[in-house]
Amino acid sequence: MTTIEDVAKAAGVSASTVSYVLSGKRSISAPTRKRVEQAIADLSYRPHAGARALASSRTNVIGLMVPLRAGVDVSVVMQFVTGVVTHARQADHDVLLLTQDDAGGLERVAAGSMVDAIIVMDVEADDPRIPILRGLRQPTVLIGLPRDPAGLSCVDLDFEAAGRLGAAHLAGAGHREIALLGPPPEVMARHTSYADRVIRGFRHTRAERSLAAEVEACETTPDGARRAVDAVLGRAPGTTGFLVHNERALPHVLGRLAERGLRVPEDVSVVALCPTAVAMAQSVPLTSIDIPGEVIGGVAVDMVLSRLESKQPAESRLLAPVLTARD
Amino acid sequence: MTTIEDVAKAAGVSASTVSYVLSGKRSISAPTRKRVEQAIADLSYRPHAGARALASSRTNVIGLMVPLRAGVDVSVVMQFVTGVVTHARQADHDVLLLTQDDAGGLERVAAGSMVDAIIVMDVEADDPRIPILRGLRQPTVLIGLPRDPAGLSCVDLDFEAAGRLGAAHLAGAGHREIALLGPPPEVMARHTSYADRVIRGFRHTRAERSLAAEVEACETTPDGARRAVDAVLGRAPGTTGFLVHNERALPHVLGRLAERGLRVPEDVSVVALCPTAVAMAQSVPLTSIDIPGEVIGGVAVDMVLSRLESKQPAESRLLAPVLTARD
DNA sequence: GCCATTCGTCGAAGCGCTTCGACTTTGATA
DNA sequence: TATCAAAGTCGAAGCGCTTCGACGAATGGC
Repeated sequence: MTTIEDVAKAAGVSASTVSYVLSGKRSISAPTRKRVEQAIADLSYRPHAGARALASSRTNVIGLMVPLRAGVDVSVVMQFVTGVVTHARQADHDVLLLTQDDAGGLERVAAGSMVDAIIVMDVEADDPRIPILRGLRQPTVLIGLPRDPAGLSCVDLDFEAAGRLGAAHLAGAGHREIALLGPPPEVMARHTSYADRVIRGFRHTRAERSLAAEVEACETTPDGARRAVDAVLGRAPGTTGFLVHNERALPHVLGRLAERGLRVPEDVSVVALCPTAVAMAQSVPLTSIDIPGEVIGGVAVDMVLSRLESKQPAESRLLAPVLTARD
Repeated sequence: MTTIEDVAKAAGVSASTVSYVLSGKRSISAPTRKRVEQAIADLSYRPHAGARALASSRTNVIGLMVPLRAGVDVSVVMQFVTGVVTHARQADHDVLLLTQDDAGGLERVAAGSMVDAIIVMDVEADDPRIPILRGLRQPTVLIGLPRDPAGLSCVDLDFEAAGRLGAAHLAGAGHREIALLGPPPEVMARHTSYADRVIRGFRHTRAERSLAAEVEACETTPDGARRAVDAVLGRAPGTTGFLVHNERALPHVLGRLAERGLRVPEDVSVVALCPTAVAMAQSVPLTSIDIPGEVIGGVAVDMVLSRLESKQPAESRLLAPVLTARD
């Protein structure tokens, strides 16, 4: 292993000088810097991450807690992850992967100084991890919005606005009876923050515009989608507008509607709340409200790093939803 | 931050004794051990990962390079990741996430001693990362099979056998004209290891049983699936058996077949090569050859860690494919 | 009853890096 | 020309942990 000492020797300077060349924290004359950089290149030197972390109390690693669990749409998750990783790399950080069911992982990596900061996805309204996060010395950003975000930074799509937007779009297109097909029952039961918020927004617009509007959970299987569609049309046969917040059930919902002789967009309108790519890949390109996973992931990184730099107070950011008409 | 010294003081022993309690590398009397453990609990002490890495040259972190790129089935990827992470945690290791397009990442985390070992997914036949991997001092496991695996450990489903198995199953069901619908063109063009191997196996059985058999890449969009199905049936109208190795195109392939008036399983047979859950979630539960992502990910961890422990030589493991009949 | 082991513990060295004075040199200012 | 500040570099002190060698005490064999 080549060490900073080897580099120093090769460049004819002291180790601290090499360190300052690397960090730029003190000015170094041009010729010296050149020699050091040359030596670094020649020896293909890489600072030892552990030694660096020990001496500087900075690891340049961000912990990311990802839901690898039932009912979560993997492609949405992947988008978030992609956004986080690419942004983190741009800021010269790496990403340590934690899983949702490894609750102790937060404490472990934080107290063990493995990470400088933590990003948590898929937050529930009263998430049990929140007290833990409050106790850590590392800054934290939640993707999602807990009931009480005090002291914690949060970022997410404004799902409540998305619920309103979806309902309003359907109402604006003349539909008086509409329905929200949501995530699978287990996600709803957890009170996953985004699920609840969409419903709230949807109901808000229902009241405001005095629409008839059903809300139904929806499993991701063909059968589950069938049941959900049938349930809604059983209770409210006149339903002609659907807001579907369930990426994986989407094709099956469309399939069931077709089976029942309902054509999209002639007989019923469907608005999808999902990544644009998913809406485009359906049998009919659907009008959709995008879930911009990569963007949100990137923002989360920016927020958490800026909090690291400058001890800024926690803040919440909700991204405005954007609806793109397609059918 | 509480340090090992604090613990030592609280327990009335020296720091080294605490270290030995933690690592078990020397025998410690029961009473002393109890006192130390009590002190650790009281102070909720966590060893500093960086310090530990520096002193022991072990990070207890595994690097995992994941494809976050076009054409890869996210749910399959997620399964691998889940397998790797859960297995790693069981062995008291964490996982650092690297992305495919961050080729320098391998060198960076390895030379910087951020990881003890590396697992690489989605390997191509002549993967440009392979020379890099050979140069690292950390053990490596590839998920996938490069053309020349010498010196590198590999693990994967035996996709060649899966190609044979799929073709043989269709032939056994009486189909004389069959087709393989593969991954998207960009994946085929990369010569991603699994894509090539399925084709090889498929062609092998075609020759062996003198079947008529088409091979066609398939995009994951509805349109792409339509084109692929039409292309096959254009060239070989008598085709009655399909092996589909493309999870995301699967629903659209079925859709297109239905559009053309071909019923599954009455008129044509479809065998899917994908995770079981995906095959079950189609409009008709499909006969399938499972891609056991979690298992493979777990095996990869076992292999890489056992190589860490005991400097064993590299080995390759191919898991036998299992076909489950459904329609 | 003596020597050789084994057991349990400690002290100290060192892992590779950052960072804080402090020192020397140079250039500008009065 | 004398004085001071700034620029550039170095040495040394840690950061918190592991691990090696050493040492006293307890154990066993003869």
